[in-house]
Amino acid sequence: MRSADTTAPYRLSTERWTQRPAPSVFRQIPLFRDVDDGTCTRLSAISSMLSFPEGATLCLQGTPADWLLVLLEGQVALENASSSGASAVVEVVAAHGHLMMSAVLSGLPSLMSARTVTPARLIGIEAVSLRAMIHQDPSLASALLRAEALEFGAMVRQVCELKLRTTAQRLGGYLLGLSEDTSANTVSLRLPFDKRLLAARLGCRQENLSRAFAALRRLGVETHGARVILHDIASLRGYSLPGADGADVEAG
Amino acid sequence: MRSADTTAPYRLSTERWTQRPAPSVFRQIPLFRDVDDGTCTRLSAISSMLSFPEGATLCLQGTPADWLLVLLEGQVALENASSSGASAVVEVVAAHGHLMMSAVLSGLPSLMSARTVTPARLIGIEAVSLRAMIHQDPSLASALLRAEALEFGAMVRQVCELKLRTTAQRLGGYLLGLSEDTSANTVSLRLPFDKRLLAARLGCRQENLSRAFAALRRLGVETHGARVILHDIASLRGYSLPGADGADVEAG
DNA sequence: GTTCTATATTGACCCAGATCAATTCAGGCG
DNA sequence: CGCCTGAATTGATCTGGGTCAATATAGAAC
Repeated sequence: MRSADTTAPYRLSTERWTQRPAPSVFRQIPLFRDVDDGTCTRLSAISSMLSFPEGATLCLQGTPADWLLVLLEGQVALENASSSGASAVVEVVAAHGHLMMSAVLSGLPSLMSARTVTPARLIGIEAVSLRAMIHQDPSLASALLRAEALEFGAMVRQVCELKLRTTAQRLGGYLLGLSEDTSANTVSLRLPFDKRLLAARLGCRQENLSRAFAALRRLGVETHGARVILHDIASLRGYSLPGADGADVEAG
Repeated sequence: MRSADTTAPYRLSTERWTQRPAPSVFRQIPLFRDVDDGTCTRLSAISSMLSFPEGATLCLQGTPADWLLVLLEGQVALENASSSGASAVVEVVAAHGHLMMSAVLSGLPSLMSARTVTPARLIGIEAVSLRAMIHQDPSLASALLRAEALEFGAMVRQVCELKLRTTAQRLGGYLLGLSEDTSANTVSLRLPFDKRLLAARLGCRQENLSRAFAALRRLGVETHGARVILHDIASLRGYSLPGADGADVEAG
């Protein structure tokens, strides 16, 4: 039951937001790792806990974002619809990630819709209050500046991949990113979501993703449904990240 | 004489930076439009005026950025080299734009090199001092947060274009962005740089850019070298931005 | 103006990726 | 266990874009 349209699009409404997250919860989130205790308390006061079913639309492209969302559980796809049918999946956010940051901080209408692809539990932080809070809380401002820089870097990396790497290479890079385990040369992992969604995220058709997986087979990539085993990370890395000079990791 | 390698890569060094920009200069820059007078003065104290010839490397990919650069005159290309020869041009910054913001704010090594494609005059703001200044200057923090959000939005838009539009469509969108004049249906403009650089920016080969221009000819796009005339903006928009729902403009 | 050179265009060809259609497969259910 | 349904794979074919090579053109120098 993975069809998005079984569930009517949810719109965030204040009434649903009753429970406030404990201040300590914020400290768990990478975004707020370095903020003060006082900041966490004040954040808590302008936040709410939310739960949504699969297929819920948390923010609609073209509308301003009223909340900065922090994902505690589940996955949310950020997609840009061209209104000519086709839509591009820009990112799939996993637990501990955040959504709608740039729209909240710029105050401009969001470029992307956010749609849950699994049931999701998240914290919503009121945009207006957050923007006001930034003005008197340097530690918060710094945290957000850093987070924005990282998000920007992720987009830059994606632009570069799209401009000069093939689908199979991008898939390889994505799988390597999923493993994160640099020590061993063999890693077993599970795709976090649909291959259809993965194809959209990588910027290709589902059929071509299949062919890309097939192409990676010769590089020690074994697939059984959503289960994937990378038998030769070294050569996969050589193929997917051509001449990535050591410092190919997280950067701004 | 447009070859980058006639000029040996410049490295920023403190000695070259003697003259400080007047505080009022900052107010001219969109980035700092809304900051306080005091902020401008303090910014001036940690900044320097610079000039560089064409082909100078202002920041090298993989190294931390020591300066936030604000471009006053000229153009700077931001490019990501795959070290396997190919390199992607992520953006070409024009006057009043800024460079290296995300690297400065994250403190991480830059993902892109910055190279002047014309002689350039710019303001350099010391990264370390700037980061310190943010902690006690909310108006500065807000300005930077907004600027980062806009940069992020530009990258998101580029990702979407690469994922679902053809080269000719992207070129059309780029030309429409250059004109900015929505009133008339005919606009004459001049390409701000090389077609080679434009091709790299759009993510295609030079040959294909030619073909894209040829394809746009039927849509009223006339070219004489760097001079371009858009005779039918309406239909060009219809072709390039398929179903872009009104709010296709600047967004976060 | 003429010449010269770097740049842009065009053509022929090939590969990556899209599309359409046909199976095959995985996993939930009876 | 076998059935059944949505998902994934595979194949055939077509288009967009890359590559290589041959012109043509624009601008600068003369």
